[in-house]
Amino acid sequence: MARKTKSESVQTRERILDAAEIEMLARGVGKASLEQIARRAAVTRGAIYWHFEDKTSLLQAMIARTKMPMRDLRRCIGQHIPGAAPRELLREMMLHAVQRLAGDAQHRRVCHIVLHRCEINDQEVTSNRVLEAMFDETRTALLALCEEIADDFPLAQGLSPADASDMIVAFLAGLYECSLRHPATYAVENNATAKIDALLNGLFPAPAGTSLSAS
Amino acid sequence: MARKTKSESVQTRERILDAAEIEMLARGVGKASLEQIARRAAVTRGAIYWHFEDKTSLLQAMIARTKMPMRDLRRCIGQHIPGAAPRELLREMMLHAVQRLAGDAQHRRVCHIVLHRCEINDQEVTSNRVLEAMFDETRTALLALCEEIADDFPLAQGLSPADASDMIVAFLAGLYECSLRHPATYAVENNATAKIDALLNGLFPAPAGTSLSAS
DNA sequence: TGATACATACATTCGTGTATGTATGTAATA
DNA sequence: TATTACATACATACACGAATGTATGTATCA
Repeated sequence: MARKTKSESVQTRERILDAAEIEMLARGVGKASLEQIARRAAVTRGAIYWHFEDKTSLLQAMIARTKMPMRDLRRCIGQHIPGAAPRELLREMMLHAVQRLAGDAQHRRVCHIVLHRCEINDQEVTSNRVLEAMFDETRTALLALCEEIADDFPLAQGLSPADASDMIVAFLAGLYECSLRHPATYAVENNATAKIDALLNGLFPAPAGTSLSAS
Repeated sequence: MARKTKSESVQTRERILDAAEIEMLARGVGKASLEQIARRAAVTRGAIYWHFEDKTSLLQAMIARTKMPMRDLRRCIGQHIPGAAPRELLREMMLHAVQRLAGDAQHRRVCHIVLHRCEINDQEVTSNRVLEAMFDETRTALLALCEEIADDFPLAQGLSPADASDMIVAFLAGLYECSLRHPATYAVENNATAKIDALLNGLFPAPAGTSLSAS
């Protein structure tokens, strides 16, 4: 009805973003109308157009509110376990990604929207840029790690460090796919450490008799 | 402008489906208008509404035209290599999936549309059903194979056959993700056999000194 | 000659964007 | 301290295009 105080308007903005998450998740970005988002946030479209330029920038803001997977993960983990060997670092990163995917509901929602509720127009877009950047960052970070690991451990026969990091990228991408698309039947966090260790042992096979998974 | 012969009308139908593939891939299912699809197929919307009920059934027909990944793969491979050990069968299936993903352009287009150019409305839908069925079939087939393999080979420490098949599902799903989303930088077929062997060796580690990858 | 394989034309819906109205918070002024 | 003036935070109303679905026309095949 009228002018609100600053903190109230911030709350309104947040409510709009929350509502956008829910509506876009349920109906898809394209079919979720601003009217429905507004109604869920208990405002009118006027409020949305006050806080955001259009639907695209609303989506952008929604994405920006959550940290995307693997972003800054290496630095975080590195600070958390200073001096850790690269193989341990990689293991921790993967474990961390799985845990966040399993536990953080908002992260799940936003990733689900960006990955599966958003028709991408090759040239256009927001979420496409986000995905590209995410993919590239993840890949270069993992490649660097794999190269470091390869200094200490032999790679599986016929694999280059790039191959190894590509496999890890695919595995993680697949975990997101399966866990988000089929949450009822596919539980990522099930036995996560054993799975990750199995993959890493396949990529960097331990010399006979050595056990790395129990480190 | 007028009545065509039966075979001509079949050709028209195919042209419409081809056009739909291209337009939906480029703009997304939602933003690809029937007008644009018609124009690309050199017909009018009237022709589309003659052959299909609406856009949804057009999409359905498009999907039905192509074989989806992993479908019937076990039977095919089984016939191809009769009496093959389950581990070899699994290897062949994965290899086959990668090759099709790398080589079959129409398969790539349709999968790309279903996976990434289609906003899914949880209840609704066509492509969602297709995906669910695909996922379930793939999972049960792979689980059965992994259980058979586990009779012959020890599983990695702490892994159940279900864990192993879940990892394979995730890996394959991730390959589709990466290869379709980032075709310019991510080449699935690169070193495919070495990658698959590395994963399988991680899941079913060979006793020390044994080399399975060279079988 | 009737059914087929479309083209054409029209009505209707839906969502967006924008322009405008309006009541309140807030800072400056006196 | 009360008042003024302006910016803020929305709500309301309208204009517009785009896409869908349907009804109807029409030429040709069988």
